[in-house]
Amino acid sequence: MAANRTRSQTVTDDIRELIVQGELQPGEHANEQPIAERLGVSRTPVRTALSTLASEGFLVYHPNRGYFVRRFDLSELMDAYDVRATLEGLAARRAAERGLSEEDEAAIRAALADGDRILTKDHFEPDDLLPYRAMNMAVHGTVIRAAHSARLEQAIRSAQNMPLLSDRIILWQDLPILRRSHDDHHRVLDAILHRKEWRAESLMREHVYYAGLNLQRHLRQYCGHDDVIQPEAWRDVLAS
Amino acid sequence: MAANRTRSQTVTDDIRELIVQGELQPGEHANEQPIAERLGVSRTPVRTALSTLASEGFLVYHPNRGYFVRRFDLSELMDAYDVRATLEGLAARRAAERGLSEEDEAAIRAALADGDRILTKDHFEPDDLLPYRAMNMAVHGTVIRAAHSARLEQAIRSAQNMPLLSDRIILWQDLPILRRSHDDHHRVLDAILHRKEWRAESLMREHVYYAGLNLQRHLRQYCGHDDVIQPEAWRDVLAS
DNA sequence: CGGCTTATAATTGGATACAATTACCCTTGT
DNA sequence: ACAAGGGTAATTGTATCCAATTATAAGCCG
Repeated sequence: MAANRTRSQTVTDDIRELIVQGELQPGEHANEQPIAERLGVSRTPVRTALSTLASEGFLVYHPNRGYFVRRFDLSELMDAYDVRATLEGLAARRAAERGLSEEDEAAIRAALADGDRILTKDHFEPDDLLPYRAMNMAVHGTVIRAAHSARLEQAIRSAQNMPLLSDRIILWQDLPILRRSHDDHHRVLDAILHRKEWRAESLMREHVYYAGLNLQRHLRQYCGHDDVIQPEAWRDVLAS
Repeated sequence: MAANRTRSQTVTDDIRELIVQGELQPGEHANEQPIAERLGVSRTPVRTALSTLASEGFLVYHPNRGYFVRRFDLSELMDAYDVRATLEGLAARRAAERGLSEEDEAAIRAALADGDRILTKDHFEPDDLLPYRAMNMAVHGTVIRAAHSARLEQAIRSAQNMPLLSDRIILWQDLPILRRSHDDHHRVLDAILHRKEWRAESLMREHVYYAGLNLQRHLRQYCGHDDVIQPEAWRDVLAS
């Protein structure tokens, strides 16, 4: 099995990282030559990478002017979470319809136990952030995979694509919110296992939507009156 | 306002048309050189166009081997309709929440009247196909636009991207099915106008899903045992 | 005769060169 | 002082060239 990757694909990952990490800031013009020099390649793979990233939603393309890092405001953030919530709800429904494989069920149960262990502590420390994030991604990723729909997976991924956002966001300042959120995980799994499709769908949908609302509330204090999200807003939310 | 299009964008449209029209058949290898010669350009704009079309879902990319026209089977078709149904349901809900502008309401009412007029006839003739399709696209397009979410629009469009499919499909062989479908349009608009968000969402969702089921049933007779959809299946469904 | 190796052709990936368009700055006129 | 115009620099778009990889087919050995 050839895990064969071409150069421009690694360049794509590199530039995406530059965007997500904020080195290319929202609104900034992605100049091809400097990026090519920085990554030690010619403009050609950079161009195809920029094209790919534009299709992923990280960049916008202006003919004869190039690619610019997309900037988002709060309403677009909630837009994205709304779409994602609906699609993940569909994923939960289809997982409930098909049922979980043994491995998937085991994976989710292990993740839920991890989450329980982390959240029984009195304080949420920075060291808990990575394990919690891994747990969260395991739960959602497994449900999405259990839906057995490549198109649905792709739609969810593209709904999440956003500079500085991606799927690595954890709001860890507020322990009760995390507990409420993790309780949702338990209830979603329960609904899926008992084949309650409608309940699984609506629970998952509200769970993701709720996360979006909390993120919005958190980010609002960093926004100007135009609701454009400033890069520094992510500092205490992102885990590199 | 510069409606400035670059060359590779028109090349993208040309190649997309080749795919949708079936000149590049599903599974076929998109050879860069012949395409470039055929369109009278060099390989460079062709390459960027192929990359774009791959991101739209019309092609799949194999590193060091190039781009291939995606082939679909019936389960993937229903996958796509399922995702699209869910997303259009969300669009209907948001349209109901926000309410329709006067122009949007007028546009939909006009479209509904058109559909009524076409469907009161005893037979559906080929000449009715284009007006009906226009009516259908007007209803769905207006609802989607009324949701005021660029991300949702993009997600719906990408859920529809499929060689030989696109949004130009009308199953016109069966008049009762069309009547039932158009009746859905009336009920969806009614739910939106009366701000019944939940009802608008579920009605639209089932409406689109139902269309997918009918299309699937129609296409099944053209499929081999592997359920791969053959190009000739679209002949009496497509309106160029 | 069939499977494997190897040589050759075809095709893609990437670098470079050039053309076309746009952005920037300086000048100029009112 | 400031708006409009023009010219230069910077940047993108396309073509061409070469390298790297893969597909194809002939040859070889069992």
